Amino acid sequence: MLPSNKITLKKIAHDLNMSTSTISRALRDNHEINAVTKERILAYARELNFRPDTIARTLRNGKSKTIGVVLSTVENPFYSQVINGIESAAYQSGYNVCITQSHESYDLEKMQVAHLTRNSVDGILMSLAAGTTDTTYLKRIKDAGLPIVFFDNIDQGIDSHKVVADNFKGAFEATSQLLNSGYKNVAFISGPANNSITVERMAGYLKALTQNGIIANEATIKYCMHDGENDCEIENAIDELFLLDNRPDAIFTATDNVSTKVFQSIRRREIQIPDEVALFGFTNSKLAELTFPALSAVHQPGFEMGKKAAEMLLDLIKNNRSNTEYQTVVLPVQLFSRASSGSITILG
Amino acid sequence: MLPSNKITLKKIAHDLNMSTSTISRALRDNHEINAVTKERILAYARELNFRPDTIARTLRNGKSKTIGVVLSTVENPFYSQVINGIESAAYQSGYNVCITQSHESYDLEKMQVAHLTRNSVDGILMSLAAGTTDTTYLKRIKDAGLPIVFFDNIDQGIDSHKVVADNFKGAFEATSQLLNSGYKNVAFISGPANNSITVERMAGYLKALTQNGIIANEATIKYCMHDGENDCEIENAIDELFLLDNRPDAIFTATDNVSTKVFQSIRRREIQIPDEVALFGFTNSKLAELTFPALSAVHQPGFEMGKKAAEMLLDLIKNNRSNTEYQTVVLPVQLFSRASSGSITILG
DNA sequence: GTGAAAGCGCTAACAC
DNA sequence: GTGTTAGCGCTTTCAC
Repeated sequence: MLPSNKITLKKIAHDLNMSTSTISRALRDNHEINAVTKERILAYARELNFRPDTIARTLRNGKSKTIGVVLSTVENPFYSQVINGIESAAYQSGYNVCITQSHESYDLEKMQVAHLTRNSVDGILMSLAAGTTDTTYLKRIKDAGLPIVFFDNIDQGIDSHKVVADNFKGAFEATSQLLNSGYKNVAFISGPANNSITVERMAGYLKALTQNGIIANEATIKYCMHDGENDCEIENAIDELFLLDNRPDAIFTATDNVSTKVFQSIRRREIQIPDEVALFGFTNSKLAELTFPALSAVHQPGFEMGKKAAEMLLDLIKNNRSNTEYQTVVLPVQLFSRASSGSITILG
Repeated sequence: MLPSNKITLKKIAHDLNMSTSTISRALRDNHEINAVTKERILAYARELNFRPDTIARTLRNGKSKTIGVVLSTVENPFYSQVINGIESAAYQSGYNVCITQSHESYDLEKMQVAHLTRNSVDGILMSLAAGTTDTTYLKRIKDAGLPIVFFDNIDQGIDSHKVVADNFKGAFEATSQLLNSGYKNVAFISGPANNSITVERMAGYLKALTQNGIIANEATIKYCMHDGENDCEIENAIDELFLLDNRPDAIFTATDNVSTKVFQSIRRREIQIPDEVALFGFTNSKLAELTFPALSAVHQPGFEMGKKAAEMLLDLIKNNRSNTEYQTVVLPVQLFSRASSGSITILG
């Protein structure tokens, strides 16, 4: 017997007086092997609790059975729900998941993608960082043959599978509800101007205004280039809105992070919600219904988005499709109208 | 020139008419190499945008420069903060981070650890799943030479570095505040009975009772074996508490998940907080101050815990210490006394 | 049905 | 200072 500190095919082969290729065949359910031999090998491998080395296998096969995920931050409850969806689909297919964060930074995002590719992931799921405008580096990687599926904050320039929420409808309905409740001057605070998410939600917002015979006012539209993570983005936006002659009586906040931050800030300023200003946002936080006042929000199907995106990626990986018709899946959102937008709170 | 679809040392060596070892040396800043040759190689490598294959390097070196993390779920804000701390320390040392979730299940946890070891991580950071009681499998892995640092929910049985919050003090102070506010009958709801976290927080709770001349009542102590994630754990616990002859007038909830869930349930039942029952919990959610009523809570230093644990792990990895004196670091917690425990809410 | 041998991309003795 | 060689653990021709 060879020393037992590291169990390898070689050791098993030596102990059993066979060749490594036979052992390899037995363990991978290869058909060209004697049933008795196979049983003997499997029994011994089980006894030693042998687990084939993934790294060696990856190097040899060129496939790691791992998919990489790049998103802004797991601290955002929406994304942590997405992760659970991704895992559920991946594990079912015997794939591993490696989660990385871009913290809304282009440089970090690029670094994470580089890490993932160098670690031979079989495909990448990603939601772009707020700070990302140039995606040529992704296009290059995709063209080199690595499947990429985009979700949430997607890139319009790259042709690939995409999964998004119905951002337009969510924003349209939320804004419409504010207007229907009697608010006249609905402001808009969102993430970066160029993001797909912002663009779509903005369109929904504008449509609702138009449909109510309101002409959009540039001054009541605010963007946060760092999705509200930068020092004074939120504070400045609110300050500016409240200094307007025609001060807004409602705000539609278009991202999860911006929604919580704006809510926090307004509460800190001891401005009455919804009497002085009504709020309707986007959030997946389970605490939204427990805040004071309960926060009206558009809820995105996080789990489903992750699951669907992972399924599409796995399909690309397994079937090695290069010239597929790529599709964009749009998932429905749910509206929760609560006290912060002037509605009556109904818990549960 | 060799075909350019895959850039390897071999290709560079061929193109430059050198040996792969020379290329390897140049790229790894080896000293035994001619400065001019080195520059030529680096220039060409840069031109091709060459990135050495991590998998091959890992197989060869036996080190992946990656640390694995196992925790219950990133959906818990405390853990997502821990992750950010881990990343900050790891990136600084040029290490990658691979995050996995156990969802409080022993089997999943074991599977994740197996995945990580087979993928040759250089060390593991872990907080035990609620469902884990037998840690012999971890002991085996650690004894085989893989460094493991425990954080948050730790294992008393394995000798290794550990990082925890001051659970005893947090629980003691929280319970004391409830008692000082005039509540007479403070109940306790926590995660699984055997968890290190529960044990310590329970001890703090009991100490506070004793110090106030109160004898603990078994009937007002509830455990949730799945940390509140299982169907009716929370509902049953609350039902039982409220059916007692001597109904509690306050509840100390001892984990992040249990705290939010209990709060949610009490609000749904339309029981007045704190008038009918006061609440004091453990949570890292940033929305705690915005709930109604604002939720009194013990806040753990998530970022610091992750950072410290990662630093200790990296120290074990880099210095290859096998016979170190292992230490347990206890980090201070912060108390936020708010309206749910009968205090006045102060925002900000 | 089984074994021998080559090689995935890289590093590290060891020669020269 | 540079090249040759072996080998990390695995899979896969290709013989037999």
